[in-house]
Order: sequence, then structure tokens, then C-alpha cells
Amino acid sequence: MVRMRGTREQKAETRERIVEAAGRLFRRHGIDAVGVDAVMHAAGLTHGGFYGHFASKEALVAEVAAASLARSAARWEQISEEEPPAQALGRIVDAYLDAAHVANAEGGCVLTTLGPDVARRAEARPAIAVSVRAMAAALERCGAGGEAAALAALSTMVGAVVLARLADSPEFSETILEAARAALSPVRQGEGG
Amino acid sequence: MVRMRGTREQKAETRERIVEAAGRLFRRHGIDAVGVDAVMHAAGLTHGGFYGHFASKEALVAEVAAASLARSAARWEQISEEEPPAQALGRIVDAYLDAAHVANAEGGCVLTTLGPDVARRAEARPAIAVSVRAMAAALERCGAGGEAAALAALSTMVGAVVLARLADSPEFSETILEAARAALSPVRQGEGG
DNA sequence: TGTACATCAGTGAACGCGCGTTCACTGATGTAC
DNA sequence: TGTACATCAGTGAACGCGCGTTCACTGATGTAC
Repeated sequence: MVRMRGTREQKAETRERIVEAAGRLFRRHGIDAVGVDAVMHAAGLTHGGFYGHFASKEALVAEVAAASLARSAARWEQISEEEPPAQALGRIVDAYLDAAHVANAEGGCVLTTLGPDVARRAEARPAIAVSVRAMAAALERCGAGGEAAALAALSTMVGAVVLARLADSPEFSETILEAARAALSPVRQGEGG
Repeated sequence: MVRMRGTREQKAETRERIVEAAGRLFRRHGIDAVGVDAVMHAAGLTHGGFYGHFASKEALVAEVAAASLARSAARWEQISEEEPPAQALGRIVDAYLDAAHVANAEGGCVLTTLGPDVARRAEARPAIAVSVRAMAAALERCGAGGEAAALAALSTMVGAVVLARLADSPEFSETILEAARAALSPVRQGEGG
């Protein structure tokens, strides 16, 4: 296999690779369906090395959930700062309520893939809540209305993706996404909250 | 322990007890965190008898998800038929977007507790989709607007409960619920869809 | 520049445990006579 | 009404397997001289 080049920075990179691989696998197959073995293999390592990076699988889960959602929040913040409000809101909402997002659970929003599972793990919740606030704040900054309107919009987005993944046909899935898009259109025209 | 009284109806009752116990445990702790052993014990039986009722744990999971959500849908349908539309809609929405529902995952809506997990199991999806349609139809019958408005309202409700369970404080949890309630108030005044 | 040693990220065999599943058995019930 | 037998829901010991975790070891790198 690939030999490591040694230093501490290398180890940090490896750790990040583990977190990213775990993030993809957990979101796709569910946390309990993916063993430490599978995560390490996906990161190009053997399972024994895992405990040089994390105290337990639970610690990895907490870090994965926090890191993945923080990244989503950071992306929204960046869009909300770089683009005109209406355009930024459109980009965020349209990308979220998209069939590609529904199909790509592996790379999708943690709230829609692991939300209920993370909610059962008290240690993971504080970091998640911080990102939820940040995501709502980004929507607010895009002109989605006040805090309440932004939280409601986020709720609609999360719920729609969860339901779209439960649909029994691509058509029903798209109907749900379109319904959510339509419901959010007043918010996008500055009529929300 | 309690001795069975023998007949086939008894067996059907036992089976139902297993499904109900599993429903409560799965929603509370997650599917993979609950073994067949725990389910049977909660139903007042020993684990060996499980396979006289179900072909596998997976078969139980599919039945639990379908049965639990079908019951939710039936309740909504009943409310939507027995009460005046506006009142029925208020009862459904207020009960869903309630701190008691958020706290009581064990007895709560399957969409918010097992949604992403069920979405990964293709066999379970058709039955779930039927109930999702039925729930949206019940909202529609209560005057929540057309199909699209009803699906969007359901999305908001599901997402809000998922987010409320991820909150790091009761206050933030209540803020999310209240935001969703406020967002749905136009729908409740017949302005939706 | 070259050699000897310490470090430590990663390896891979091994562990104990709990899970899903199987199966020979039990004993209460319903039925046949 | 009473006895003998068949049925079958439920019991509980046992199984193999895969999981999370541990640990003695490896070998490439950085450092000391």
C-alpha cells in the first residue's frame, strides 16, 4: 500500500480522510450499517489504525456529523455573502430541493440523512444546533425574512428531501420537491416572515 | 410467564404486540440499536419465538414502518372527516408541531424518527409512500390547499420536528416549532396552494 | 556525508461480545373416540 | 364425561458471524553524533 511520509501534518491529513470517508458511508448506508473496518478501508487504511485517530466509533460519528454539517453551513454563508440576496437564496434553495440532492445522499445534507440518528446522541447535538442556527442565519441574510421565516424555510427544505427519498417513484419525488419550491417562492420574493 | 391460550387469534394478537413493541423501541433508539431479543422481551416473550411470526428482522422493520405510519395516516383521515376543516387542520398541525411530540419520539411520527433509515430500505418504501399520500390528502381535505400545498405543509411539519429534536435547548426547540406553526398559519386560513 | 538510534503512523492478528438465526423441546389446548 | 393423541405457540440453549476494540509489531522518517 501507500507508505506514509511521516510527519504530524500527514497524520492530520489522514484523519481528515477518515472523517470524509466515514461521512460519505454513514450518509449513504446509515451509521450502524458501516463498520470501522469499512471506513478505514475507504480511507485507504487498515482498521487497526483507527484508534490512533479516534477514541471510539462514537467519537467519529460525532465528529463526522458536526464537520459535515459545518461544511454545509459554511457553504451557505459564503453564497449569502458573495451573491445578491435573491440570487443567493435561489441558488441555495434550488440546489437543496433538487433531484440530484435526493439521489446523492452520500454527499447530501446531514440533516436529511442522519438527522434522527444524530438527535439520539446527546453529545453530537450542540455542534449540530450551532450549524442549524448558522444555516438559518444564512437564509435570513439572503432575505428569507426574519429568524422564524428562515427556520420554517429550512424545515420545509429538510422535510421535503426526507419525503422525496421515501417516494415510490421519481415522479412523486419530483412532485414533493416542486411543492416545496412553490411553497418557498413567497419567501424568495421577500414576502416571508 | 403468561401461558398462551392457544388459538390462531391469540397468535395474531401476539404478532401485533411484537409489532407495537418494536415500533416503540425502533423509534426511540433506532433500528440497529434494538435487537430481536429486546423487541421480544418488550412484548413479554423470549427471542426464540420471533421466527414463528416473521421471516427476518428486516421483515419486521418493513412491517413496523408501514403499520406505524398507516396508523398516523388513518388518524389524520379520521380527524379530517369528523371535524370541520379549519378545526381539523388546527388539531393535526398543533399536535404535530408540539413539544410533546418532539419529546415523545417513541410514540411519534415515523417520518421524523425513522425517515432516512426507511428510505434506505427499498422494500419498505411503497407502503410508506402510500401513507405519505394519504397524510397529504387528509391535509388537503382539511382545506390546506391543493396537493402541492399539502405536501409542502407536510414537509414543513416533518422538517421542523427533525430540527426541533436536534436543538441544544428546549427554547431553541420551541422556537423552531413556533416558526413552523407561524409559517403554516396562512395555509390554515385557506390562503395556501 | 554517513551511521545508529528514537519515534510513531500504520499493520494485521487476535479478543470478547452481542447479534440474527436455528432447532429440539415443552406443555397447554382442541379434537377424536 | 373421560382418556389418548395431534397440534403448534412459545421456550431457551446453541450456532456462526461480524463488530468494536486491543496490542505487539513494522518500517519509514527525522535527529544526534
